[in-house]
Amino acid sequence: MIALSTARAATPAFFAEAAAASSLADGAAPVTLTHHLQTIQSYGARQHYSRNETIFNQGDEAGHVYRIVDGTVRLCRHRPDGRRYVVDFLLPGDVIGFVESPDQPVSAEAVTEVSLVAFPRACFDRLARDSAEARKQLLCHMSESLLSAQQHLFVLGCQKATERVASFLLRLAERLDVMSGERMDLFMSRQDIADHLGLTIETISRSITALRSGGLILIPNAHQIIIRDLVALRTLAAEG
Amino acid sequence: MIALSTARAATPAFFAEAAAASSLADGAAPVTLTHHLQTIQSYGARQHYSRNETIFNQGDEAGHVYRIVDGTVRLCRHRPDGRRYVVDFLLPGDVIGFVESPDQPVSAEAVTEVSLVAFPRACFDRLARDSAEARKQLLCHMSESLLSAQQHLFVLGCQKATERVASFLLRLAERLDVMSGERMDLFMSRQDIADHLGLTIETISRSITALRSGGLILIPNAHQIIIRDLVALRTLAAEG
DNA sequence: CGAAGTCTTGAATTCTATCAATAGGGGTGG
DNA sequence: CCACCCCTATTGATAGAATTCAAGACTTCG
Repeated sequence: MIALSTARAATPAFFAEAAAASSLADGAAPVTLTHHLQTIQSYGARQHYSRNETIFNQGDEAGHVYRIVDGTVRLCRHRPDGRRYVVDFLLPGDVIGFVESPDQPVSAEAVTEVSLVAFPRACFDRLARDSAEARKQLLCHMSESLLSAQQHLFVLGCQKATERVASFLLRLAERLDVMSGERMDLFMSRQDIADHLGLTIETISRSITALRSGGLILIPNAHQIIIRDLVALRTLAAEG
Repeated sequence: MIALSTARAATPAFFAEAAAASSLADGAAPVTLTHHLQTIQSYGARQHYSRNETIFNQGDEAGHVYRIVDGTVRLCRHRPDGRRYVVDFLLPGDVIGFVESPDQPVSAEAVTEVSLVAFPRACFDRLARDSAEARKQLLCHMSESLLSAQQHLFVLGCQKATERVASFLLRLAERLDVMSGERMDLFMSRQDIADHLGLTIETISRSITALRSGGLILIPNAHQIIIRDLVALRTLAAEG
């Protein structure tokens, strides 16, 4: 029942939007869902959460749409038996809960200090109702999410431990706009990464060590990495 | 960048839509994307494909939206090194390629004999532009796809081989509306299932054997199964 | 009826998880 | 400001699960 396709062209713009708050000035079309949300900025309530605080729980009524201003959020599914799956990490500029829905299908938790803007569902719906452009961006955004999920399905379905870690680091670097050779912060814990990649914390640790030993990355400290050999890393990840 | 939520209420209707061609008569609201497509049925071209025939390839221009009338389709990503990932299987009533996109992010291949209706992208877009209701259904449909993908991420990320197979069988039974005790056709090959669940063909075979040995299912033949102990199967799948 | 392809089953190998212990880092309180 | 403690990460050894390699059985189709 899946079926999809994607607005690939929208990807770069979406990734870049966190930085381009002023937007619209720099050439191409970085108009995204986030920009449309800014037109209703005044209706949004600024909220702050501290580390590991819950923003909303799976099953909660989905009364708001959130735009992350600062910090990192993890979306996860918790299970009765304690198992947890981290669906994705969200970064500044990302939007959560953008679909008509009676309740939240996942929980959202602050990985770091987080500040975000919460828009009442009604405002969001009104925006979508009144603006064809906003609607289009909403569809693009959902396509992005779907493509992203499918890409990750491939990672979980086909790749080995070290390949998964390589894919994870590459995607994170892309989203954070961190260049090869620059330090990249890993705000999430090894456990978070493990639950996102379907591995254990020990395997994550060993994979990272293996990448370091192979000279693909540098590790100034446990929560920063530097991509040293981008080509080799990409070959490993081999995103087909 | 994920973020999502879902129109859970839309699920049953969507699953049921394949059967409810006349629809709209039976009480609740089985109005879905498919029904809206039927309003532009006359613009669609009926097409037929035989087993293993390609409907479109990854990277092809996305010029059409397809509604499956009969048969089973697999969406997959092929990789240079031969690895393949089956994103999902599509059944009668399902819609493919419903998002603004320059090209197809996955390939679509006929698992069985397939007949479908192909709508020009422009017709589909016009429908979405002119009908608020159709737009809403489109969003619900995408939400469904996204939730489905996320559910599957959980399966690949957290579950063991036998649990994955149990989840797969349960979801298939639900979608095909096959009751416990009834025969269910498995149109796809073990290899298809393996590539969908991130396992090997041998492991699929062993898992199915294990489920049979445990009395959870019966296997009249290699391409049919009967769910014998629904509760135990659900416990195994443990979809949290 | 025979052949090709698919599925099942078995044995050995490989990868990851699990169990266990140590090391490192950050925060708190003295 | 430093020492201590707790939490997190790393590393090692072992066990377990799935893959791989290999062979045989069953279907299906010509």
